[in-house]
Amino acid sequence: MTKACLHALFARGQPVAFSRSFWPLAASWRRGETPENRPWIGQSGRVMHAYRTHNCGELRKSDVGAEVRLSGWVHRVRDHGGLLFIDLRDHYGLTQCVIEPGNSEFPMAEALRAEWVVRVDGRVEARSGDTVNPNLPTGEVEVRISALEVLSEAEELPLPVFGEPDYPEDIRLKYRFLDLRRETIHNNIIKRAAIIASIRRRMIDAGFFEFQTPILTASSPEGARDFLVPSRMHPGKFYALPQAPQQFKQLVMVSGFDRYFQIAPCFRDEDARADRSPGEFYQLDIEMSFVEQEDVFNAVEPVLRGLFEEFGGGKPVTQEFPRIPFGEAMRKYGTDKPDLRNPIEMSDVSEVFRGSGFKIFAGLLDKHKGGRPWFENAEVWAIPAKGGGSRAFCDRMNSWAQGEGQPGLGYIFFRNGEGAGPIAKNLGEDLTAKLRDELGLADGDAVFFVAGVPKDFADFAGRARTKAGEDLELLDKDRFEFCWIVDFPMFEWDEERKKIEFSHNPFSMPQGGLEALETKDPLDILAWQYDIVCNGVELSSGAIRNHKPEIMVKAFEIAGYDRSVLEEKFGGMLRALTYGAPPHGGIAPGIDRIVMLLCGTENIREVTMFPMNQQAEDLLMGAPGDVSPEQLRDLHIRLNLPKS
RNA sequence: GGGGGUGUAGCUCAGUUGGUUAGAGCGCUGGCCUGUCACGCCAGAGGCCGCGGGUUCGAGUCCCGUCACUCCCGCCA
Repeated sequence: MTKACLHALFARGQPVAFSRSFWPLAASWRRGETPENRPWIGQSGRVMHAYRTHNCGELRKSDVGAEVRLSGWVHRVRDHGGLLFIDLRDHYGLTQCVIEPGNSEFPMAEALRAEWVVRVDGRVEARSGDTVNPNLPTGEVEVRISALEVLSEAEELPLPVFGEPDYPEDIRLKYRFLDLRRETIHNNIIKRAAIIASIRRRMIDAGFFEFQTPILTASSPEGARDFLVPSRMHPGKFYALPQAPQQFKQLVMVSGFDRYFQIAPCFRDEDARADRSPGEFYQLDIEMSFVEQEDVFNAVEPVLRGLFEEFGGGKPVTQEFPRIPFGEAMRKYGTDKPDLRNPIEMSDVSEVFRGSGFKIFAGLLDKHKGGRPWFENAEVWAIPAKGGGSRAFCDRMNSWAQGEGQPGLGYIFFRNGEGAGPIAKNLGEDLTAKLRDELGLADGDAVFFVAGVPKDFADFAGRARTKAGEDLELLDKDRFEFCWIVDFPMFEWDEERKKIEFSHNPFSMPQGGLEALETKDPLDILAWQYDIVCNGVELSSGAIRNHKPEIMVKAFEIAGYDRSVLEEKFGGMLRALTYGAPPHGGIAPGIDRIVMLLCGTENIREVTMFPMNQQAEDLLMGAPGDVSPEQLRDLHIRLNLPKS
């Protein structure tokens, strides 16, 4: 790319790709660099910058003959005795520099070690045909070193930057600044930044305003454990870090701002998982006024679809997110976060088995009947597995099920035009054929069965579906399959405390409003509550909120909370609803999980710059740490540590 | 709080049935090498086998305990 060409691109305001492969993402997203803030480019009698005239991903054949200055890290040294190569690396790329023994700087070049920071001056030279490196954007040229300055030395590395093997987490975290120089995670972090920038752009373009909400706020009685911050001015009282800006965003709507979003930090003092940082994470927090569920869907769906099309590496993205009621999701997929890349759908085949010759299932169906479907009545579900029609596969599934603590996994597999296996034998030819036809199966396929009361086996059935789909390689991994899960129940039975509880957010609006609360069985009431699921990952949860105080009072009453509790715990929210609250609703997609899906990683630490370890310790900064007695005295705190 | 996995050189790992002086690759140190790009070749240094206890003539290896990291369950409105 010539300088004239660069100028032309800058003038049109286009981003310029300086390099394409070493830090490909970093380079292609580079923006805003203009000739004005790079005064040494393209001018005669050029000003020589203290550190660089070009970055390490920038030089091309068209630069041959130029005297340039580069600064960066020594990525790799190849010493041939009579000839020495230095791969110089920075954020933008890699440039090969070369020096020969006659040069007065050669002794210094020989002393260089990996990750030293150096400045190199030299002339850009073309590489001869057979020495061109087609794997590097700068591979047609090299810099013939004329001067060399060590800007910073590095001790022997606890963690090499060159190469991409796995390293222990504790070392990676303790030396995160080295880890972050490595190509894959460096690109992930840059991609995260670009994703967040794109989200902001899309939200602002759609008419949303980004507002900040407090970090020091009040402890919330619902949900997770709070992080507490002691108050110096109010002895014995505590702030809490927000678990989410839930109440604030509703207050923003009551305050008349109409459309809010925020890349919001959320704090929850709960244990970590691979996909869940301990302590803190980010949500794309969204709230809108004068909307119904459909309006929220219409606002959010294009943002996510666009985002995944922009950053998903060309993998197909669901064009219209299907809406699946919670109850249907549980029956078809055994989970409220189905991976729709798995084509297997389960179905209720109880009627085939009722009174049949397969006495185990027939007996179960006979024993548990006449009660509440799902909670009390027995059913038999079929999990059709195309291509699973071998005894070996069916036995493998069966022993897997036993490993899951199940008695086993019944099956029929089809071959030579008939069903095989013990169930088929007992069921008889006609019913087996009926099953095969109803489920659309043929020779070479299998079907697995789970039986009992659905509320007890649905989760296991779902895992069996996942296992069958993955083992038979029925999933197309190279796509993003989205769906909405809708119509969640408003309440659920809390088996431990033997009482009715909110099943999601207590601020959600029940479908049917006050009338439903007053007339229906609470466990039958649905909420305007929804999730977005992508490839089996729950990306976000949202709701149309309850904006009427009398409905809120009634809903809390059903969950066993007196009006006084509501007033004590959510006084501010309740007060806000009594002075003209607009109907409103929103959602809060998890940023970290979106980035994980788009980076194709299972571990959240691969998309987080400075994560804590599983014990919620920051090994680089040493958090949590001790504080001085003076600090504690200021806060009116005396430690009462556990013994041992 | 509970369960699983891992822990041997700076790093990644091997180490057989309990048996002599614990090995390899990368890195490091020194030497050789003018076209490499995971450069190559030669030599060398480097070990509390996580820690503590036990069994045994003998433990990296078996047993018990403990610590660290990690994955999962609980938890995460």
